[in-house]
Amino acid sequence: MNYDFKTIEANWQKYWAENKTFKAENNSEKPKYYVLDMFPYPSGAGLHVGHPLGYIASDIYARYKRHKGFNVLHPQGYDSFGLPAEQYAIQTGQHPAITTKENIARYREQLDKIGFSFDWSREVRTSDPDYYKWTQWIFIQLFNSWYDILTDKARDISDLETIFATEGNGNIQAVCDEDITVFTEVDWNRFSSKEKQSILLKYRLTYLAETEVNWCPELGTVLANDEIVNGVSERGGYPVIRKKMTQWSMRISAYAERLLQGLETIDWTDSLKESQRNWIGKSVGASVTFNVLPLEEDLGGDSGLGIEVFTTRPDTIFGVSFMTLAPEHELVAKITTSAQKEAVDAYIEATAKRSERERMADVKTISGVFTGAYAAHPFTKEPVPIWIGDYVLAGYGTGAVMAVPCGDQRDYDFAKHFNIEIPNIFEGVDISKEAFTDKEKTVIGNSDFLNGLKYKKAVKTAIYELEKLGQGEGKTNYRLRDAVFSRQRYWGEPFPVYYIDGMPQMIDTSHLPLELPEVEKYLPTETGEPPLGRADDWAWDTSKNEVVSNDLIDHKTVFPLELNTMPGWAGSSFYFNRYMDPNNEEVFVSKEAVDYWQNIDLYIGGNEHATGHLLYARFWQKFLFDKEYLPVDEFAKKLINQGMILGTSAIIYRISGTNTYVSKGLKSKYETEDLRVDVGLIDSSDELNIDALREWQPQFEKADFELEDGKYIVGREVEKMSKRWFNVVNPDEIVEQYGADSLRLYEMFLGPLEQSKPWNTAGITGVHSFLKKLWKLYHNGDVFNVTNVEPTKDNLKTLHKTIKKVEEDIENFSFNTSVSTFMIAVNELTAQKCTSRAVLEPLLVVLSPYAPHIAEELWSKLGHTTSIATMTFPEFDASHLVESSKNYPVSFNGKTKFTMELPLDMSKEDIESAVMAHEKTQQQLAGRIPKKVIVVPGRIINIVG
RNA sequence: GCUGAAGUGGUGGAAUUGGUAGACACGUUGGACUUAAAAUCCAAUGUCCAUUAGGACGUACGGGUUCAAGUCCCGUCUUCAGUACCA
Repeated sequence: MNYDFKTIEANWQKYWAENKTFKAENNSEKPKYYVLDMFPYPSGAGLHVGHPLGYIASDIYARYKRHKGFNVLHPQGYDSFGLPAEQYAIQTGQHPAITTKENIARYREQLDKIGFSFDWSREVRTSDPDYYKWTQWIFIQLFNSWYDILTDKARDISDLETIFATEGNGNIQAVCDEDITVFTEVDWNRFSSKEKQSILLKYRLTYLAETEVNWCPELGTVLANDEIVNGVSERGGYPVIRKKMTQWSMRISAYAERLLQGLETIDWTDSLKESQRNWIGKSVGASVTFNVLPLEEDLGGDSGLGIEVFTTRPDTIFGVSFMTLAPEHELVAKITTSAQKEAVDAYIEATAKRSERERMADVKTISGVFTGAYAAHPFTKEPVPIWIGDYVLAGYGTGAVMAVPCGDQRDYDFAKHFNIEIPNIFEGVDISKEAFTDKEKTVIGNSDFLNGLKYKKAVKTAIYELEKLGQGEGKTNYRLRDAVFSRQRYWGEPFPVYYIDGMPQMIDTSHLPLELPEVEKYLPTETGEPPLGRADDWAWDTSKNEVVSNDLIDHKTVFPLELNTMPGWAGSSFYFNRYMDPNNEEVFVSKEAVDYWQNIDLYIGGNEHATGHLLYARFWQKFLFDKEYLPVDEFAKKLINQGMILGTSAIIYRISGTNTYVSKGLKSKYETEDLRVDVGLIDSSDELNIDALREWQPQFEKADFELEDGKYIVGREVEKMSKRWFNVVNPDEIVEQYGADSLRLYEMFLGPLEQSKPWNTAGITGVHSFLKKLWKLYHNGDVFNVTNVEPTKDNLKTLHKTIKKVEEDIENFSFNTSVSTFMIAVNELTAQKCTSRAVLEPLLVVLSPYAPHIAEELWSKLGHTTSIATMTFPEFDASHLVESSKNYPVSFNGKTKFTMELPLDMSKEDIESAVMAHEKTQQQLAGRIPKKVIVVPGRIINIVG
């Protein structure tokens, strides 16, 4: 009987599903272990062989942990809100919910064929109202919270109202909008309801504000910073411009420091942590206020205006010879002199015209204009000229810098370009060529009270003196911006928000979910409103607490609902908690469930989410921790980024202007264009099947081909798997031809998990024939052939070598080398003619995480009636590997000449005399007397002659 | 520029963390079986010299430490990924 993987795999997949083999219980005597994959967006294209890579790795680990006695939670679901379904809806009119449902069905079918041990009873879908009810619920919690700097956590907004009513906001230290004015409790109690709401909104963790956003006209929506790559949209590559809009934002900046500190406590890769650190962008320094001198002549007085700058080098304050403001800075208009006004306005206009992208691309051109105004140096009181320049970014720090040309290269270049003086405030340093930026070697000079001080001491002293003057203080600045949370799209979570008199009101949580309304078209309205503006029934009746027709809005209890929807990352920022308790209707996760499961022990996914999903999810986790819904403030203890599996595209070469295609080796003779063709048309030796190509696309039907050696050889290019390159390999085809176990083993065998690597279907025959060999070893013709004979020493050595290696490999996530270990084991056992049950049983348990179907099949043939998945991983017994002797290399003058076998327990002296007496040693020495014999115990023998 | 990762046969990749480099697999070549193909099995396969025995060289490049270096140290080059007028 041959290895009939199709029947075997279908049977066992059915068995697992029917017996709920992998259903996890929320209570168990066993220790818990939570293994999670980043859930997929179910796209219309289905899975390609790259997608399951991480799932297979996590599945192996989950199955292994079950063998090791853990209660394993290994769920799966779908991140099912998203742009592609909406764009498909715009084109075809088909409701995105239908598209999404179909795509999910297709994904599920593909996933099921690979034999994953997911607990599907816990599946979640972010577009399911029962799920997004909780997304909306968390949004409301954020709305009802503010960030208290003193206790360093989120608190109820009602606490804040109490404080305002009893003492005003003078003593509050909160993360809030910068334009907050101070008021007393008397003021507060006098404010109208609308004024109060407007003030509270500036403190809330999610707030409505007019912000400059990244507007993508092609997509008709705003984008978050992490959705923009190189100045164009991540999806589609469309241009992005800056635009002011009223939007919901998330006050993630409140958590900047904790998000940074938390990285120390989690086992994520260094590169990923580094990405997050860069994104948070902490820099420590000082804020300094420069008082603007009155316009025009009289330099003695004070204009009443102050320019606040942020600097990481307050120690260099005596080196300031000018200041630079971003062209967008709000003070520019106020301080510019009439003489300079024309030049300044022209400059501002010119910079505004340049897109963000142009500005980024062009970093070498130095440009700027003098405003005509001066500010007083805080210590010397000398006038400092104020310039504007586009090398200063409005979005970072205060949008203004104190320029120290001797200590900063950009300031230096600017000063050189405009002939501004460059005072030197460093001891023993030449600054005639470039700025001096080495903090460690800094010794300050020419700087009054800072003279002779080194960097650290000088920074402290400068800040101390600034504070004394009341013109500055130590300050930490973060690059992390609040995240814009509104999207002008249909296929996303609706905000549970309606508006009374322009002020946002939350729908009571008992009336969630607020479900998406039906619309005729999924495009923005003619007046530029988001697609929800097309809904007829999109108003909230506060007396009935339900959605009603827009026509009723004039009634006293009916108000318009929010038209925006939430961004893609909303639903994915807490789904890992929802899996713990997916059907709970009272709360997004019960206390009991989350106290038991805590957080993810192992999270596997791509690193494209480094500064998106993985940062936002940490933010929500910390917020929900503050509100005491969760017991831990990091959601994933360990994270692994699996590499991408790349496609190998096939390229044919068309002679320009003709319909003739020339084989790769001959293309240099012609002017050619590259065309990608379906990889299915190519055989393993890169030869093109011309007949199949003619049928593939009509343009090739009448094409001519210039062959080499009678063959058409294609070019190869390794690139991302994508439909448009025709290089997609479908896992279904692989499973059909070789089986799921072969696919699983091969995906692991391709190389280290974290590395990107190209797919090459030809290589799968190696692992496939391993499975066939394994099958053959225990079958004699049609008869299952296992004996009860005692295993030999060699059998046990092979077995225990395998147990040890595979166990180590899984713990270290080097799944690729385990596959080799299995192959070696089967080859050895075949050579040993070992059919012993005592060897096969433990071997199958070791193999089962990798190739579960064949393991189950052989396991049941051994007479077992329970699944192998419940078996305990075999104990490694080192005694089977101990050898009594070992081959030692013997070297002469450092060069290895031969090896000799010696017992392991021999003493140094005995080894020495045995080596000296050895025949080959005698030959090598040929009568000479060696100077020295070096014996490193257990290692090597070196004879120095 | 900065940060992170990495350079090993024709290819993917191993190497017990300083101890016989190239495991395992693909590919290639030769052979067996077959009318033939597929499948399967066997053998060879880092480079060079040698009929053989055997020898020399060899982990991007140049140095160094060590009895011993793919692995550690110094310098150089290259590739990939992320990020950037961040004050």
